[in-house]
Amino acid sequence: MKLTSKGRYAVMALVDLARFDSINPVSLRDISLRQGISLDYLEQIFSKLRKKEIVQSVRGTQGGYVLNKKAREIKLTNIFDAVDEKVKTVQCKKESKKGCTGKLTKCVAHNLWDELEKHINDFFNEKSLEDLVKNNNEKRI
Amino acid sequence: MKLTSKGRYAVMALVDLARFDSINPVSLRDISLRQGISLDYLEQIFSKLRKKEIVQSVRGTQGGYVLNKKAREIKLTNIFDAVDEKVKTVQCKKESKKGCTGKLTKCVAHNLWDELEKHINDFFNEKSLEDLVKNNNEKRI
DNA sequence: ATGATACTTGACTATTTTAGTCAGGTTTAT
DNA sequence: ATAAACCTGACTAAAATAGTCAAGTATCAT
Ligand code: FES
Ligand code: FES
Repeated sequence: MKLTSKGRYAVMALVDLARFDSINPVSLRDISLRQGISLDYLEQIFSKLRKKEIVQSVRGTQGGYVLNKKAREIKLTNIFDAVDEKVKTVQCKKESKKGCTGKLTKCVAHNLWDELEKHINDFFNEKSLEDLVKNNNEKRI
Repeated sequence: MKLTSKGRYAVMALVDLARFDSINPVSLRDISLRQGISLDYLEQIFSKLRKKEIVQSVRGTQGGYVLNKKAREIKLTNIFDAVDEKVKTVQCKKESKKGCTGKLTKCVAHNLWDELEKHINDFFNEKSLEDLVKNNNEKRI
């Protein structure tokens, strides 16, 4: 049960962006350097974030990305959703996967997995980008 | 962020075991048939559960496995721990992993990952095997 | 105008992890 | 004795991850 780099990078990059985008757009190159994330990979990630309207792009020299919503309105859920970092506790989408009784009956632990999934998603629904930036600034003072 | 089959199987198998072990040891073959899990894979899993003293083995004909503790005392944490289903929200064990600033400083989202990890582990610490069996029986009545 | 900066897109690939399989044992009730 | 069942370690196919690479297009500063 682990968080992938894609999800972690997306959050790191957005925290970085939220801290610096007040005046000018922030270039991925800067984020790449500050956060130590591959530029090419960041481009993939931001392409997704843009499609889900979490960020806006500004092309050309001095261009970069800007948040498309208030940091308070961007929840962790939105970020993870945009980059396909889904929480999956079950594996029974395709019919007759091993260990999954299919769609008609549920396996003996099924309720548990549903609860767990909800428990984790609750966390993601609560936290906003604003919370993260604040939390991070506090720690640095 | 997903749960692996190994973790899911371990829980399913133990729920099955907890429901049937009152009289005789339960053979992996039976669990395999009832839960639709590969016998060979179950053997790997139970080998780990035995090493962590969650189950006890009875060899020979009519043998099988029995719980080694009260169902109430077996927490989800113990099960996942035994089969190496760890919750990992960070990736910064080896020094200078990309995106991880190493051991000295923490990345901008680090507190969040720690919180998330705790949040998930809290869930695992609460739930006991007894809870699962009860929950499952209720649903079947 | 023109170069540099930076976004855009899609395909490609190496590595790691997962989810098993397989082969060959050992123990013990009957 | 023999079959049921545990036990062990090695092996492997498939999937997911974490990128890289190549070839653009748009815009600004000068
Ligand atoms: S996880 Fe698939 S049936 Fe329960
Ligand atoms: S996740 Fe590695 S430094 Fe924060």
